[in-house]
Amino acid sequence: MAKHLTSRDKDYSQWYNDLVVQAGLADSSAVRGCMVIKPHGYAIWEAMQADLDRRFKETGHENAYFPLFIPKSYFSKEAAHVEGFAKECAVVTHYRLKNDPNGKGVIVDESAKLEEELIVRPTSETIIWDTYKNWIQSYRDLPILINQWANVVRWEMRTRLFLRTTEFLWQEGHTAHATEQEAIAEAEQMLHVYGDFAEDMMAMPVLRGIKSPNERFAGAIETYCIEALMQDGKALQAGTSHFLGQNFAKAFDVTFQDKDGKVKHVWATSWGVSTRLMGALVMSHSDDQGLVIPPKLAPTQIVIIPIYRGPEQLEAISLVVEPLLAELRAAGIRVKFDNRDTYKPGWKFNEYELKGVPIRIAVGPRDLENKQVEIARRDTLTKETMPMEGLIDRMVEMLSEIQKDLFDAAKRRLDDSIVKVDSWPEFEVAIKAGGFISAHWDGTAETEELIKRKTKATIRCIPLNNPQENGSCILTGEPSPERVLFAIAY
RNA sequence: CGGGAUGUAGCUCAGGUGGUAGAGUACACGCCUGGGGGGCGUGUGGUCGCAGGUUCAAGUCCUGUCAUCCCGACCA
Repeated sequence: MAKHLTSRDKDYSQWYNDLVVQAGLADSSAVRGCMVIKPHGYAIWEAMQADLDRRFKETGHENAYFPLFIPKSYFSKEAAHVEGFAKECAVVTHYRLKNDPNGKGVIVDESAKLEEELIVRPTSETIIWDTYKNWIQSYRDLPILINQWANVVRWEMRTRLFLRTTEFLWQEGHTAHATEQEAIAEAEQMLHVYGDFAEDMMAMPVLRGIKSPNERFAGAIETYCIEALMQDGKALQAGTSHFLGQNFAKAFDVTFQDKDGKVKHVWATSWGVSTRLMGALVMSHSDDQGLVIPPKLAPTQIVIIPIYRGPEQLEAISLVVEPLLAELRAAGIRVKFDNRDTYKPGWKFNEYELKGVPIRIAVGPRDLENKQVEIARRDTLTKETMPMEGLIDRMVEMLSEIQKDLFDAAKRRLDDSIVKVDSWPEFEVAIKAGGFISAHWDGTAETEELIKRKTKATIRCIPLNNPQENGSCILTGEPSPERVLFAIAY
């Protein structure tokens, strides 16, 4: 293991790459653009999954699973959807290999060409709507509220661990409703499920809003999103929820007979978050020492490290630590006693800091004498000694304190980053400084495109419940009814 | 797909005008150690990305090829 991370000041991007690998979250793999998610990274993802899954079920959704492969013809059915995804689809053309007659190895057996080529799903709308068609006849069959946990493939040109990989893990919800109103309510509800999850579990404050037409999901009428701010001042789209209108229902002919006897197309939503959240988590809280993981998602919340000389001292420490472990576990804390004799205390300190364990407890002979322990907080890198007496309650309290402090610090960063700007020269300066810029926009895709070309900034979202305020477009001076949020994004 | 860089030990890298493959770190073993990535010693570990070519001789020179990284265009 390398001893030093690149510091954030020196090269934020390199810091991120180093950290993801060194903290054991993920590695790049032998397959271009695809990553291996390692146990530490996967444990965090599982914690995210578990909580999200609970929230989905609490809002009435059920899990199901649809195929990895999608017939090519399905893709052409919804025009905007094809347009959006065609350029990044992996295509299966054959189903058999054979020994290479000219040498070693195997080659594609040309005689085993598929009648119809299969797309590896970049998202599942098409196969799902083709399936829903058969499930829906009456308004009594609605709503359909389904989620699936799956992997998808999007053939990206440039990839980065977690932030953009060719294959990634995600969940995709796909719902069908009898009315437009109900579908919109569903899309909005899921946006809030995502927002609450990000804030409660990841301690990552987000902005909730809708996308400009340019940034909308391919095939959606409206795309809702949560946007987060990374430490380097760049924005990151952390989750999206789409109101799909009747686009897919019409493309796949999904109809139902309503109470009034009329045959109607259903209304749809889809929504998803991916392993990209892992990247967001890393870039929200971590520092030059390594990861900082909010307690609610930390696979290990407290690590106990014995400091000893010889087996007798370890034995004495263990006698005190074992009951402590049991009590901490009984209090619902995920705790680990690292009594490996193969690593030294100093090495372990650094290791757990790198991995982001929220609290470290060190117990040595001095502590045994004084009936105390040394507590170190990962987020603040502070240490203090505490009496063993009342330790459990104090730990429970400290974990929630850390969770709150992480959120508060990130919230302050986000709030402080949002600046109102009313002139183009100011805009150019502000966007370089990072963060979100609140500015007027004339509402046209052309202007949005031009701003992007000039500054790399995009409209991240139009906030929900955005105050209406007459103004003039930052670039063109045309009238504008409200401010929108710009940023340079991942 | 354009522009740039790099492929040598698990990792980071050194190897002038061709001549028996190196260091640090990691790993294994031993002793000393132990409250912030310990010290000393002894070892293990390489088809020099791959394929050709030049040469008595190629990590080094030539051609091709593949891969990775960075910068652009595309994207969650």
